[in-house]
Amino acid sequence: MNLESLNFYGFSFEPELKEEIQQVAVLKTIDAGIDLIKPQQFIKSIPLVLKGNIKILRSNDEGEELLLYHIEAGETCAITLNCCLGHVRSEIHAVTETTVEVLMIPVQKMEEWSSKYKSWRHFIFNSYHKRMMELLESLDNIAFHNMEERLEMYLLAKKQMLDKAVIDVTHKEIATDLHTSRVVISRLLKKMERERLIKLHRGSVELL
DNA sequence: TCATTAACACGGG
DNA sequence: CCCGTGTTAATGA
Repeated sequence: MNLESLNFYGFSFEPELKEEIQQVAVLKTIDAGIDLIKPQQFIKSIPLVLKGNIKILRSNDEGEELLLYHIEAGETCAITLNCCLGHVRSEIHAVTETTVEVLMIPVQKMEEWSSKYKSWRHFIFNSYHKRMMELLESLDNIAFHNMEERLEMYLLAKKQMLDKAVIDVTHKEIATDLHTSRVVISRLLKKMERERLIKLHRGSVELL
């Protein structure tokens, strides 16, 4: 693992910190569509994302889900820290959306670095802030927009994130992310296709 | 009115 | 055959 990849974060980590990261972090490459964190699981290490992105869903005990936000390159999920330090089971579900490269950092190290390094504190606070903003955005979506608008925003966000117009996703997967039924998604997508906003393919949606 | 659930048909891999 | 998709009918909020 080279230190250069850490500059990716845009935070000038102290040389000593970089050294420590290099010592304890485990570099992993993971395929798209893999569960990183399952609901009810105990977490002992947290990923720093170097490449690709991860989606974070909220799950209830019935296994119903709702997309909360995404973790992109250069970010981490600081909110998960709480759950880890408190030895509480995970209330969230993390799934890789693309192939990702991550550095897995043990939770104790993250805590240790928070008191040791100023740059790390900044990084963690910044991550908290980002997650909080995205959470508010997602709350706004649910409160103030109907399903059709939410679907449009969902697709646009995916297009931006993946940087391509053809999005590989099934109606069922969208329905899970937006916490609705597939019937509704199929109907809305069909309507959007008639309106020439999108083109439907099996297992993918093309934005026009 | 719009979402959900169940059910069914069709087609591709 | 299984899965993704499109559609309908019944029911409920």
